[in-house]
Amino acid sequence: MNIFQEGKARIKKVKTKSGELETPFFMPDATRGFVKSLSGNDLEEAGVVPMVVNTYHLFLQPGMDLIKKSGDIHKFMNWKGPLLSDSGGYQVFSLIHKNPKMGKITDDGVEFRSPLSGKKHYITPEKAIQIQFDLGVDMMVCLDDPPPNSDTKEKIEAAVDRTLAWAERCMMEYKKQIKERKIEKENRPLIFCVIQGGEYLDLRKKCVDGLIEIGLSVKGGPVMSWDGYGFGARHIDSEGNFLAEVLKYTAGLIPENSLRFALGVGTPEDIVRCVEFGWDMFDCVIPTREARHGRIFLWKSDDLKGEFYETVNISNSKFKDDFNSIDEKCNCQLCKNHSRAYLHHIFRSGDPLAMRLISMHNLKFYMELIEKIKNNLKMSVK
RNA sequence: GGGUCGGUGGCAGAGCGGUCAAAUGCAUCAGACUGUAAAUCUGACGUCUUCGGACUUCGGGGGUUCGAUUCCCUCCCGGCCCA
Repeated sequence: MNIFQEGKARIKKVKTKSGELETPFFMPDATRGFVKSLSGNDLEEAGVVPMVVNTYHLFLQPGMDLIKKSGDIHKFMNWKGPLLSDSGGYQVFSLIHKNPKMGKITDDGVEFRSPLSGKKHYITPEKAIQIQFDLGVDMMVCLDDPPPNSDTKEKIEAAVDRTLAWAERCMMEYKKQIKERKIEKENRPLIFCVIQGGEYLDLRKKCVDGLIEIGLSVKGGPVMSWDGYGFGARHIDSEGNFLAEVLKYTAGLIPENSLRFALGVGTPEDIVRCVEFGWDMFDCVIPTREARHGRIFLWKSDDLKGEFYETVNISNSKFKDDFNSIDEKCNCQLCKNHSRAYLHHIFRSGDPLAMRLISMHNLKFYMELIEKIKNNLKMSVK
């Protein structure tokens, strides 16, 4: 009676310099070095352990000089748990894809204008890796070329080729940095490559094959291959449908002993499905962004089948005089202390407290989701 | 008492002869959000509708005009100034 009986779901230990993790795990997005509206204590209270920060955002603001001055990103944020930095490729590329005037992509690297200052910057695969070493994160990601899924197959294949070329340069730079910085084996950050290929299975395969080859061919240093492989580009089509087939197929191509990171996934049901396909790691803005927009995640049933959860928008007028708890069974600050009517009032008054309380609740929901997934997995092992 | 400016949709506030059911903002009612340019964005917001339109509106009443929220008269109400 568990949902992972037939799948490739797994529990796997992951050692990082900031502690051991167990897959599957979910990382909230602390893009700019903080999860919007939440303090470190809030995050701990919600059960958060690892988080994702973004190279691109931190590089632009507050800038690497400042972060280095503070020590590293852990010290700057005062977060002891493992941190993964995303390369920023996704951000720079979506910036340029939305407005070509914002930058230029060449085989060497990406030139872009800071949307904050208008200042020009230039990032190469090597530089992306150097910055991530400077950040002092536990897990880092190669600079990749993520085209929109709507691009032609030719363009997506070109992006695969560039992603491969850049992955090789990233791996070489990674090994160089380990050596130069004299980083010991147990302290080295894990390195992830990214798989592109859009909705095309053959391109996904080409990309994974190429990445495996790169992992084996770049010599030197303590690591023989990639620690993990990320699923790049959006994992939903233009209609918002989950690309289950592509996710399933791609997971199957990744070596068993490597981590599988489904970047940007996703809704609770998408995470469950991805775990079933063999994906180990997730990050997504949904629980926090939607919290700031008033949406609350609520459990409907304990198993993870069918519609096991629902969402509610606290701004809806039907909650105006609903004095019930948000969720009777939940022991987060919000559910323990406040009624729907009160939260509705805070939210409608526009106070950030509402965003904070809902963000904490939603993150706790996501953490519970992971726990439930693990319980299911452990049951299936028995 | 005299003068003067004004009364527009839930509120604020444009419009000053036709393209006005009436800009814009707020409020209201929904929806979206997936490696965070997102405390953001989209839609609805007089009534009815077979979604093509139809009907009643811009303080009240009366005029001018083919046609008035827009011009004139009058009444009511409010602000300011002078007595």
